[in-house]
Amino acid sequence: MAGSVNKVILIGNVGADPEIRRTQDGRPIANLRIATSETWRDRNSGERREKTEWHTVVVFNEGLCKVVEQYVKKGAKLYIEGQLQTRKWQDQQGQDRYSTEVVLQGFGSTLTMLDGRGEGGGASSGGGRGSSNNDYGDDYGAPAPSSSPSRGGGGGNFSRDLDDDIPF
Amino acid sequence: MAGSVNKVILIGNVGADPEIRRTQDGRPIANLRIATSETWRDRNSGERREKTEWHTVVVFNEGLCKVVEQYVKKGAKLYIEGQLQTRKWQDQQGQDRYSTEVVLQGFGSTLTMLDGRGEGGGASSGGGRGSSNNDYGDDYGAPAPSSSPSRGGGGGNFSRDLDDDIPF
Amino acid sequence: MAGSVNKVILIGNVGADPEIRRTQDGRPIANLRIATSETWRDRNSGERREKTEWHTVVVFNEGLCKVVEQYVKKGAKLYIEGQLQTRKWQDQQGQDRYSTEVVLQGFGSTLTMLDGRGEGGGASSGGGRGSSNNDYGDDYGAPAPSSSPSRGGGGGNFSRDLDDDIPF
Amino acid sequence: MAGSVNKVILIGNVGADPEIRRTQDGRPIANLRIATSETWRDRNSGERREKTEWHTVVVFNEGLCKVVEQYVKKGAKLYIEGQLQTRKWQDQQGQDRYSTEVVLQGFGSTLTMLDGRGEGGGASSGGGRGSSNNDYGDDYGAPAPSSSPSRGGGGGNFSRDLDDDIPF
DNA sequence: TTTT
DNA sequence: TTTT
Repeated sequence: MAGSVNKVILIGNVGADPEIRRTQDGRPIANLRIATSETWRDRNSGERREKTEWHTVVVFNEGLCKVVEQYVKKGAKLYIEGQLQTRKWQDQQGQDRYSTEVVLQGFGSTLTMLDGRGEGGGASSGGGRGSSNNDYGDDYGAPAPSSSPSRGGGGGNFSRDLDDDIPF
Repeated sequence: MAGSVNKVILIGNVGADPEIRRTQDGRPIANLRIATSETWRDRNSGERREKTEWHTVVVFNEGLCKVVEQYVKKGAKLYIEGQLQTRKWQDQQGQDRYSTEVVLQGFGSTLTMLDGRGEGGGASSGGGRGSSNNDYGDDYGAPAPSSSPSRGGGGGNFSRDLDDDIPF
Repeated sequence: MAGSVNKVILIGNVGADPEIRRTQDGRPIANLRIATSETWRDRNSGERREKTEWHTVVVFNEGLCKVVEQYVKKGAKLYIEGQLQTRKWQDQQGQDRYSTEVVLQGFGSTLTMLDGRGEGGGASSGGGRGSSNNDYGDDYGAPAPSSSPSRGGGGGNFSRDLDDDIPF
Repeated sequence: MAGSVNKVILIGNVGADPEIRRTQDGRPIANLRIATSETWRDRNSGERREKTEWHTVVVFNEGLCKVVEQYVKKGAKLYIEGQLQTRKWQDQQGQDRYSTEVVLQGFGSTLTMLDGRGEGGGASSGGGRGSSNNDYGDDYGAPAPSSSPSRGGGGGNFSRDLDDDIPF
């Protein structure tokens, strides 16, 4: 279906140190639990109330997984941009069950640390090596030129070069 | 600054057929004008009112430019995801002027056609070849199911080369 | 927790005519199923492939429910902005089950029709009466120009009453 | 135009203490300068590079202005959700000039503090009194019930009450 | 300059 | 169960 968008944006805190698993062929997958919450004052009692929502975030991306592994700890505040995905599985009784997760996998998925812990700063799944919308990974060799778009693991440049002289 | 986000999401109609320019080294740049509008009923008179906002969108990405060139015409309804950028220029009197544009260049930038015209359907700046948030590039493997996540390798160029001098 | 964000943005098609239920005290709740999908060309076979994701959207808002009731039909293309919520329930075996839904309830929730069917055009949960991000409620004054900002007064109910017991 | 969206999401730091002006009839308007930036490592030199983008944010909303006035200081990290607006003005030579700003005014506009300074936590422009997606203002009396949607300055409840018994 |  |  052309013309569809599936985007989740979360800012919240990580509930526990992330789990990093590996697939059989060695690729990492990180699982995070992120809490968002809303607070308000009760209309009648005047008491402060809060509701917390927990989100399961699954990171299928080597670069982002590295950032998660190195920098994301319990309590970290993150900005997450991913997609909603519901997967079907079977419980021990053989019944169909569904789990909905926020998946960071494709283009446009991003994970940024908002509390300054770690040096990673941010990362997106664009390059497979922790390149970021905001902060290219330290192991980021070079943005891919337009003319060589698909080097394995290539990243990209995200903004015009300030030092270029670009009259327009 | 780690931990920053600069994102613009627009759904609107294209005001005129796009202009496609080329840099000296041949890379395309597309310019679009997109209208968004709000309507409301006047509180006093009860009349229906409307306010239209016009946005300048600049596409620095070969893949997205191809989509624009082939499919985007005056009147098309688009979903756009880009970044805010303000550039400084000088008018004929030599005075500093500033123009703010929605730039589709970096990671996470997307352009999707919402009215079914053209076959392009959608595209994002991830792959430099019209690959899409919704339409993976030709050399891009399948999206990973939850149980077999995508290889990290798929990168791509996202835009202009940081090191180039690009007069246009 | 101050400083959290929980936002889902979807553009997709409605899979079936919406169901509208009512709470005991008469407030409507609309349920929608919305499909988003991604297409790509298989890296090896070159075949076009597609993956569709289905989302359950729950509208707790009188104004938005009216729009849904009047205008949203099977096949409609919608822009949805809401929140992720997971609720716990018990199956017939008494086991805990969880369902994650995109809830349109609070501030910032929006539903806009993208295919021009119906006159409703758009709506947000801001005003409780089908007012919109793009379409101010009837008792809502004009959007303020930059030089004459809007009165602060315009509020509204955004959803279900916190203090109510709402079985449904 | 039905079906349009105009949304800007920024996470960045405030460049200077905000300016709060007042209209002739006493309503506040806050002006903020917010920096977002991207960093990357230069492909050739390997040097770390950074590009900062400055955004002008204008808050037309009493509740949000109060939050800005009380809590937002130079250096604060904010999450902002607003709209792009370009306004026309004339310079001293009588020439037309245009300025594009991120305006927080209508439903869906939000401002949330991300660095924990201040108690305000967050605020959105929904209620005119600093109600928030995440953190209702302290002077927030009560969420508006669905049955009285438009009390002056009324806000809303943003989530289901945790303590309600809501089987569904 | 779009669209409804 | 949608859509292209």
